Amino acid sequence: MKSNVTSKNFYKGDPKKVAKNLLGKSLIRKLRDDTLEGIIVETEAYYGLEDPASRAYKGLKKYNKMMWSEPGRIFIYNVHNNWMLNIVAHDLGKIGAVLIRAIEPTRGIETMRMNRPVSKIRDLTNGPGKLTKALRINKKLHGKKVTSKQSEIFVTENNLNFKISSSNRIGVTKDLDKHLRFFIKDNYYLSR
DNA sequence: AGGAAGATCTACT
DNA sequence: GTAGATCTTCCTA
Repeated sequence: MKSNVTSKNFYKGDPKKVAKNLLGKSLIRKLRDDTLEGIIVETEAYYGLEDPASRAYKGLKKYNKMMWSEPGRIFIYNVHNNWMLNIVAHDLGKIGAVLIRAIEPTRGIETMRMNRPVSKIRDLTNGPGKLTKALRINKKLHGKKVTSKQSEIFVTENNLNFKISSSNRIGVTKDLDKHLRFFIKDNYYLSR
């Protein structure tokens, strides 16, 4: 199995394209004495000033300025007491990010369950706020790169076969008229 | 000080 | 499946 870490180049380009390409990749969270890992099964693309659902819609602010920064960095914000995990992705000079909405846990499941006690394994990481809690992700990771194995959090390649489906984004009050949510068809750990 | 937020949980039909 | 209450963080006034 391939396990090369994703390159910065991987995150350069249209957020929509990057969102699709992130499916099936592994998200790895290094803790002090534990490694948590899962396969990305659901993502959403967000743009800049032209996207009313985007954190960048209202222009440059302190909390959203990461969306203007270097592709491959982590962009984290809080909503309703949940941390949202995004990876900055855009063409040079543009604005954008990909939200990780769900993962399929593959390693460190016992620790995840301690971080986020649930009765059903399915509920462990099948939502953006759920997976951040299970992986102990919070604002401290804001701005970190996912393109280095030295990082506390990074993304690696995989050789997996699957079908991609798409839909409108979830929970967004003003969505754009296109499909910007992508997910692995029929995966058990989708958020819905 | 006030309010909004890309969600989650619970309690139902 | 859907509806309503509720959580905290961080912005904006």
